[in-house]
Amino acid sequence: MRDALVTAAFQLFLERGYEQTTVDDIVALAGVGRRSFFRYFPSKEDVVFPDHERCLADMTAFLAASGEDDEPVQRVCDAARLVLRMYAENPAFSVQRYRLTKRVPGLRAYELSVVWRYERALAEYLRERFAGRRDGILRADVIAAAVVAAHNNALRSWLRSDGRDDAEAAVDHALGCVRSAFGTAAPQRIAGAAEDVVVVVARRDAPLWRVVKEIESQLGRN
Amino acid sequence: MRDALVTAAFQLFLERGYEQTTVDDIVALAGVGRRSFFRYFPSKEDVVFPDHERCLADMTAFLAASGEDDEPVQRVCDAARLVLRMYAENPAFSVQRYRLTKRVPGLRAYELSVVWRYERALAEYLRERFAGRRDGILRADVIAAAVVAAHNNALRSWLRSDGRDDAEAAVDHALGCVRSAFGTAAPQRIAGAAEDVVVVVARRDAPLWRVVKEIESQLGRN
DNA sequence: CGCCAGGTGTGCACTGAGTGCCACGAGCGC
DNA sequence: GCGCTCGTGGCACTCAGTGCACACCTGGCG
Repeated sequence: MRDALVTAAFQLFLERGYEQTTVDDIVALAGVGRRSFFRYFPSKEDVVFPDHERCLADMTAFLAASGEDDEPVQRVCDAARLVLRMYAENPAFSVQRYRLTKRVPGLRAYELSVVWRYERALAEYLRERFAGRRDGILRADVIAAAVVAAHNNALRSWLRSDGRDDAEAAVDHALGCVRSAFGTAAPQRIAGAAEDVVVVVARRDAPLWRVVKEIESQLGRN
Repeated sequence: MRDALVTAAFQLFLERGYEQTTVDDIVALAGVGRRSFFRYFPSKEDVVFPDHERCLADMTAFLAASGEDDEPVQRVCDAARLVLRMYAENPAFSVQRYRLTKRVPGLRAYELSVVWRYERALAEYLRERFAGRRDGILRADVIAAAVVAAHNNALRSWLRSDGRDDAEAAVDHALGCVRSAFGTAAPQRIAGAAEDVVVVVARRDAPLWRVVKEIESQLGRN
């Protein structure tokens, strides 16, 4: 029944547009009563995102199952990958939906509220893990937002490629950028840093003299 | 007329709730015709955010007026401060609205779409400034998201304090955290960095020997 | 003065989403 | 058979939002 409604809805959305399709049209095509539609989907928008509720529950469970020794930023990155995997399960459907949400402002707004719930789940997890740290709550919110933005950036470029690109690789790369900015290497130092600072990132196996020379030049002491 | 509608609307929203107030109630209290309400506000939600459209235009203009030599991250942080200033212009109103949006899911969703437009404005500006850089688009989106998250974090804690805290200081601090993670000092280095790295943040006026010693210990070479 | 043009406010009827309520029918235990 | 529940459908209702037409007012022009 749910599936029948989703199928009928997308068929109509694609052939005549979202706003030009009424709920009556959908239930007529699916051959069910109008009242049943709202039994399965609390609103017309929900039929466009039929699996996000489940995915959100999966993510919450995944984060709740974390151990104390997990690296938090790594963990939220893995959690974000769950969403990507849901999209990748059904590339054709995801691409269609992407084109739909891009065109219809109402659906964009609805998608934002869905994404916001993912972001809050990540942020809540990080807030607990960062409890007691200086600026723990702030860092949790910022990292959650950055992870979501990076994930969405990679996801959308994959969707624009009609599902041809390698989604996993793109997300790995995007999340790698975030992790290198917020990873465990330097959180205590970065928090609250003054403006007049120099940031140096060095490989642990780099020659020491090379690192020192780089720092000298960055500090303007040469 | 606009002001009369906003005043009447908030009076009713506060005394009986947003969803329990119909547009007919508002126009009856304001003493105007129902049709006029929708002339000034395209939807019922818009009356809750009467000044965001103007603020968004201000931000866009501010970013468009940037020079080539402005530091982009600094610039978007300053742009975000425009929003804070709008809230701070009317602390009592902002606090009331905050309590309203926190309770009503529909208003939260609407606020998200407003925030999203700010974020897109920042991201578009950064995309242009980062054009050609490696991962320029990705970095633009992530930084915009981080700036917005930091700003909102500070803004909300100010709103929760009923406007008593120092909003400017809180936002400065929050944005400082973001800038120290994404500032100009190390973007090329951080992008795509491997996991096995050490990040050192040093004040430009710190003694050189002190910095080198810190790095030695971080690299595990002592 | 008469007339006209444009903007602003209003009334009315209509569409369509979403809800509450009740009725019907199919399964199932007693 | 009789309850019973549960999934479903139908009906009427509220309310947001829109299109249309009309009234009013204001200012310019002959």
